[in-house]
Amino acid sequence: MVAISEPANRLSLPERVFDDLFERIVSGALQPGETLPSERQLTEQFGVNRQVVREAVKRLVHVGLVRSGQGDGNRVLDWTHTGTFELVGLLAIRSRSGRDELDQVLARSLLEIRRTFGMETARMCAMRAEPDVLDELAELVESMPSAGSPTQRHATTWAFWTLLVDGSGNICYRLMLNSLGAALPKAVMLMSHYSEGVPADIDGYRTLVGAMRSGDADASAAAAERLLAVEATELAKAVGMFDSTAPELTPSPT
Amino acid sequence: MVAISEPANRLSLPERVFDDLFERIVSGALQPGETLPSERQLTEQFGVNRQVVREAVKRLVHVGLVRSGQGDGNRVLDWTHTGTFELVGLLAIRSRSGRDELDQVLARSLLEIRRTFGMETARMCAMRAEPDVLDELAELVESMPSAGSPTQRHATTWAFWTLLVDGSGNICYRLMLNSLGAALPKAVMLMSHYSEGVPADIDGYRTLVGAMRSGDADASAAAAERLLAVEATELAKAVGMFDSTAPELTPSPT
DNA sequence: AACCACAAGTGGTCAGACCACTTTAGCGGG
DNA sequence: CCCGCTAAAGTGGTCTGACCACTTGTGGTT
Repeated sequence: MVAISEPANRLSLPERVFDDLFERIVSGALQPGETLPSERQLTEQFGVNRQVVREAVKRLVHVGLVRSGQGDGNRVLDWTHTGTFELVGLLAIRSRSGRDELDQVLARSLLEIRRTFGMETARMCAMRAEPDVLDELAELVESMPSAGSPTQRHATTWAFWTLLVDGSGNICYRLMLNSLGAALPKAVMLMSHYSEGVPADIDGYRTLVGAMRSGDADASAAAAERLLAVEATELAKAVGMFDSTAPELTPSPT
Repeated sequence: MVAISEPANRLSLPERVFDDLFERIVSGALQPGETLPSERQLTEQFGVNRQVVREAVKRLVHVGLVRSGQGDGNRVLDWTHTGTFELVGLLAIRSRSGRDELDQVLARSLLEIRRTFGMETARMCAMRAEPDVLDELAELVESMPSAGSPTQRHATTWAFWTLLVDGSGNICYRLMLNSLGAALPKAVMLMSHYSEGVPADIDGYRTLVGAMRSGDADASAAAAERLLAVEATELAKAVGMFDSTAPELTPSPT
């Protein structure tokens, strides 16, 4: 019995098994407390080797969806309580019924994080960044107009924020960014045609760099916020996130 | 040849192999671009089965320290560029030369993140949290005085912040917290005797809950900041983080 | 009724083999 | 001599089947 689709997927076998089990869990088909089918059973269900199954299950364990105990089985956990940050990328863009979809709640959370995150890194960057980093940032901004495709433009802005985060001197932020970046390729493909007509706010970026260069932390944070707020609302509009039930975040205490 | 210490470790074989390779990489013994010893060689070096080695290597891949290519070997990456957020916990407390040590740079970054995210989650919690969540938070605060051991006290404050983050309605923050919590047991053991004489700032927690209950976002954020700033400086003093070379964060724009 | 020993089922580890792919060394023709 | 192709070696990826360590539940014994 071969439960895994055969078409020439680029995914490795463990990845396919992982994706399947992952979907079963986050969709609720497998409830917290339940045990996964035994590894031997999964071996049959998927038509793969046990080592492959084990690798997939181990991954589930590492992202906090499953806890495995010798003698006992592999028990499903409530990922709300135990899931790791890696899940953000995995949950934000899931392939439900064969089609990649953007999870609205996750996307909203992400935009919020992006806002505070951007403000704070800009603030720290203003205080700590080396001059040459700021020069590089300025160069990146000036190269934005020449970006042709949406993909290219996205790559440039991503490089900008990556560099800015580096300049902030806080390694934790960088690792966060890396984790999110892992899910980026899918996100870009999903959003690229949305942001088709949305030009980058180059002036916004310019003022941000200027504020950081002058070492003004508060101004930098404010500039970053303005920038991200604009992008966020435009993105939200483009994707169609009108149904936010929770109250909006106040613009800023400034 | 058995390169792994034999004493009755509770760690599984893959975990031990992972720890060893992890240390080799982050210590710089294995430089980015280099290839790990082949899996067959590692099998011999560690005196374990290849499946065990593969599991350890796969973990390295998933946390962004290694990239494996079929035909090519397992190449070490620059984790600064590719490392995931899981690394925060792994890097913050490493066992260098057999003894667990707190990485000062990481700890400092963590305290910074804790400040901004604490503020922001408090702000959001003030706007979104259900009344019963706030009730629970209040109860937790009132239970703080009865906490005996430092471990117990830590558990209570952790529960408090976990609940607060839940109340903020942003799942990403919760997942971040979960990821950090994974490294907590070691951190608690390491810090418990430091925080022996540091009583919890119960009044600070009370005012925070009060601010959130009244729905005042800015006041909540300010209360959270005061709380975290105090704890941070005390913790930093206790651990001996005097050598921060980078400039301090400004207290607040308020 | 309480207790203990055993059997069944689970994850953890082991051994050795073959497959798919990349790299490289060597051979052959230009 | 150089270029291009080919074959060999080495790598990670997958497979098979077995045994070990542990938990759980069942059965019988006291």
